[in-house]
Amino acid sequence: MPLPKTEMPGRLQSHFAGRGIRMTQQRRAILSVMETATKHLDAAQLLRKAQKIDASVDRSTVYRTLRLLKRHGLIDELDLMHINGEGHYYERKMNRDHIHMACLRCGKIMEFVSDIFEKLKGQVEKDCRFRIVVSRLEIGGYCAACRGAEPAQRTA
Amino acid sequence: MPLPKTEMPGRLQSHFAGRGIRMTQQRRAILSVMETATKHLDAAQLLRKAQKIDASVDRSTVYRTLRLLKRHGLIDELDLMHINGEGHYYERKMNRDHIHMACLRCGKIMEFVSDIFEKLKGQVEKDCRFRIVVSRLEIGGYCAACRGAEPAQRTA
DNA sequence: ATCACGATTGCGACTACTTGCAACAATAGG
DNA sequence: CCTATTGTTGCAAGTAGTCGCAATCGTGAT
Repeated sequence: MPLPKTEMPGRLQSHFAGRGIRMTQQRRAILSVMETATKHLDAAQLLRKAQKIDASVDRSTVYRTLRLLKRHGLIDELDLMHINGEGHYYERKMNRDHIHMACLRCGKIMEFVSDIFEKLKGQVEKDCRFRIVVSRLEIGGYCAACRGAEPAQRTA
Repeated sequence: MPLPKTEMPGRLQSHFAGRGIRMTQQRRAILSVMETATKHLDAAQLLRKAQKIDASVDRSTVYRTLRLLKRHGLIDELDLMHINGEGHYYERKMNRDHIHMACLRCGKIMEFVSDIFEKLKGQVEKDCRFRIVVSRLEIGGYCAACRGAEPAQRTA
């Protein structure tokens, strides 16, 4: 027996109810891709995967939905220090925020969770009376394996 | 008596000597704009100002120079949480890194300096054996004046 | 089940940024 | 000062992301 299409809300989908945010075919497709993704996706990949579920999904709907999710603090947007061009990557927000580190030489991406980061956010909320919805800390530099060799990258 | 054009190096310009990085007309123009800027500039503004000094400066040279400066840790790139579209802003790296906070409702940008941030970077360098060149912490949320009113922004 | 309202969509045109390439120019060496 | 080397540039075409608008579709009330 096929499930009605409002089933399987997932965290992202259930967040929308009761805020005047409508659940459309297209959003359902996009959200379910986000919810099942296991790695950082860029907008083009997300579009392709969503179109496999609902072929009518348009590029601009993907971008609009991403903006919506960002503003509600449900996903994080990363640019990984623009190591591979200008694109952005997206990931579902997990319980614990993590820092992203990108090696400027080998391109490796590392993640790191830190209590000090949580403490820092607490300080901002308190000292600046600022209510944090999204935060992102990205670091570029040289990983343990690439230190010493340093530049080695094209200069232009 | 007019100064020879290699004069007035500024911090940015002097950094380049002896690393195989050439000091061209165009770079001189771009760097001097960066060095004298007093606020966050976007790439288009930087291009316009640089062209007033050297009309031959091309858009792509501006972007290439910005990438170069980023990779050497001499400037910071901000997107201010993409509050005003997709553009990026640039600022000369100062002694002390600062956090940028963007209000999702009124668009105000605030800056904040924190010892805890310095401590966090120290932790990353030590625990991850990662040599930091650039780091950027941007926070989106609601400023003191806009808390309570919260969403109020277009949902789409 | 139907309706009305307004949120959401696809489209096409637009802005932001990047890249490959042939021409050019900054530097080191003679 | 001249030359060779090689980093750098402008151009034009490409990719990433945005926006205004008319048409469409969810949703809550009937």
